Amino acid sequence: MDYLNGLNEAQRTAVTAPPGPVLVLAGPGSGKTRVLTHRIVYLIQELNVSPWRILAVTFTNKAAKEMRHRVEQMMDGRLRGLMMGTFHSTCARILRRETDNLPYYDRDFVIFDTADQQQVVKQALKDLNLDDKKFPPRKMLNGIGSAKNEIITPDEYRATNYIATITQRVYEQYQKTLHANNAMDFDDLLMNVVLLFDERPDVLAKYQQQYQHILVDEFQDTNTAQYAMLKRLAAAHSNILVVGDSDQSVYRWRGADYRNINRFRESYPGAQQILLEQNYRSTQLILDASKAVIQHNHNRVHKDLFTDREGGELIVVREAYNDLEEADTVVNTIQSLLLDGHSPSDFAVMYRTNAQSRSLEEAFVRANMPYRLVGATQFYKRREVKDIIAYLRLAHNPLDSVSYGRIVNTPTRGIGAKTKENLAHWAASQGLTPVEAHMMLAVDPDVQHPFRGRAFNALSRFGALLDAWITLREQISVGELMDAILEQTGYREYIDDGTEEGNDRWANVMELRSVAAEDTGVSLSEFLEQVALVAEADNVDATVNATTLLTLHAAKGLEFPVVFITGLEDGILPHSRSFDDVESMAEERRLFYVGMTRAEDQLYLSHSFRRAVWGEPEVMTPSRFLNDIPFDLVDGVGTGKRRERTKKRASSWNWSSSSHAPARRVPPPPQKRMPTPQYLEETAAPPPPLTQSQFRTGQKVQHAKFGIGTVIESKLVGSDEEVTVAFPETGIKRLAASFAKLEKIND
DNA sequence: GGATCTCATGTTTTT
DNA sequence: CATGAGATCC
Repeated sequence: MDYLNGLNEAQRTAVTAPPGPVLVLAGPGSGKTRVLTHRIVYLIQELNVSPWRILAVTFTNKAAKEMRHRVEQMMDGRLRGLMMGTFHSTCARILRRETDNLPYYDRDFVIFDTADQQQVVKQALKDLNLDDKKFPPRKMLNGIGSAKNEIITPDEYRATNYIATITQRVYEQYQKTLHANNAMDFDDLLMNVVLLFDERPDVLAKYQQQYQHILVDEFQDTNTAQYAMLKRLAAAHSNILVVGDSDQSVYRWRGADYRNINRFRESYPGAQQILLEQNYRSTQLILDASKAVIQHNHNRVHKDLFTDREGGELIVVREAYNDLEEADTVVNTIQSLLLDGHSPSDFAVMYRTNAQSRSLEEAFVRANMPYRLVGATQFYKRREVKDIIAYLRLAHNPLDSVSYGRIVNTPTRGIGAKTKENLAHWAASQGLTPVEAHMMLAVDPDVQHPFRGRAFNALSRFGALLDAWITLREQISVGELMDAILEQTGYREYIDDGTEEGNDRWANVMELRSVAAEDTGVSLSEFLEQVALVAEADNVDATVNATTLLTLHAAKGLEFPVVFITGLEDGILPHSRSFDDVESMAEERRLFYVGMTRAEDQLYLSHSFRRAVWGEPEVMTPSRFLNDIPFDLVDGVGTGKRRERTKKRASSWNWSSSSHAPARRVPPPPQKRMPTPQYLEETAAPPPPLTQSQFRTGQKVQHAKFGIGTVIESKLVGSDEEVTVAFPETGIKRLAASFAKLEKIND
């Protein structure tokens, strides 16, 4: 049988497990995608299950697409109705179909992203007369989001402290606003499905009947709401197979809880449990190193990963002077590996935070090397793209006040703050929405209104445009509607000002236009939904022959022959926000583990001696995780030795001729004056405040005790100068210039 | 009404 | 350092 081809025993057991609850614990690279695809084929071919009776939930749209593709290949495409997608897209589809059974929503509801949510919270705070300084929208949204993840409605929200009482009020108002906008946020998609199922047993029964078999990928990253949804759907038949690995759980901050794996065991005591331990991706050496790292986490299900790929290249650990040098080292390494016959797409460079991509990008550009950046300033978050989507959204759902607020005067068309406010007032007094008010001014010559002259012209002109688009949206394609909007608003003239940036922005608009052109049959509603639910990792285009730059989070589920993980420093990986919480720290470790286990053949780890986290560069400590990799698996020297070498290099750093010399602004920027300490005022003649530092970065200096060293940085503090010097023997010292008696040395 | 500037503010990861 | 809000100027 086709579906058993090339499977090992554990995989076969999983694929052919009898219907019922199945828990597959799958280590990295153990072929879980294979299990899922073969299982689907098995269900269809062997158990005669109709494709439309299967629901498969994946973590990204890309994973869903790939899986569908593989299944199609194995089955010659008899797949009509197979439901495959992310939790969010699955929920959106169910809700879209059930709008008749939903209070507050109709078929045209839109999905609000994080930025939209921010706007809604701000509005809610305003409505409640609350100060957004005292109650930061971000914090409020956190509270609201966690409530929704736990399926707690505003009514059920129990406040246990003062902030929470505020959060409760904001949450309530926030939901009202969303309802008025015919909009849901990401968390609503999940919560509303569960609420619907609970309120309408008949609706639930319908879906239980339809989805006789449920498969879930990346189960360790489900949250309470997602698990609740699965449980309800599976309640009738318990035909649910979940695949997960608690060691790869990295979305706790988003409400994911790997303990759902334990809950699954409790919910289905008879569940068959299958352990996939054979790894088909990495060398034994990479596996051993990864295992050594993850072993430091407690309360794990022990897995004994093994592979046929004995031995393997040693892991290379390097320290760079700073992030620039680190990036250059990565690029240089890639260049030399290219000479050995590698192709650019064999490599991936990973990092903890998006901000770190910058120096890497620059290094690739300098070296003229192809790269592809996943995420960062994501395409759909760009201003111009959001503008155009806002126009489309408003045409689709005129109740969307966030989109309205975004584009009512973008490009500027003479509707300023004052006019906007007047219109809102008038609209409210007439019982109209702002969009309706605009349209009324445009189409009804007899309407009574308080506007005159310029304001009236601007308002009604915009009303005429809105009216036209709303009519057009049913008649023409998304692309054509976009063309009409672009032309009638003069968007190009507005955004493309002839500068390079303007060019780029217009190019992004055109990119969006081509997305709309790709699938012509797509309705406006479908288009907007697709656009709202794209994931970071969805944009990893494997067809381009370029090196991939991505965050560790975005790397989950991917694999590459050669992997670089950069920024292995305490404060970066593990991230500084994780230090005071054991669980967060454990998650940072898992993140590192995920990164390491992406590598097939070679793994390069690097950290920088100095890094500017924000503003001024600081001396960094190598990541604690590096110490957990057994010595004999590493090429090169241990952490201590490495640091010593860097110190030496720091002191002999060739500042003047190196392109890496930090740009020194001339004249030096004005320094903040620190309040003069009391004891200084008592001395007779305080030295005149310094206006310029005496020591430059790179300057060689002589110290009485420490010998010769190199200035790393120097800043003015009060009336003194604080000089940081690297001494080859002693290390880094921070010295006050007035005490240290440093002598400048010319070499 | 709109553009431009300054200042402050706060930064993980993303459906 | 990058974005956003508020003030100021045109």
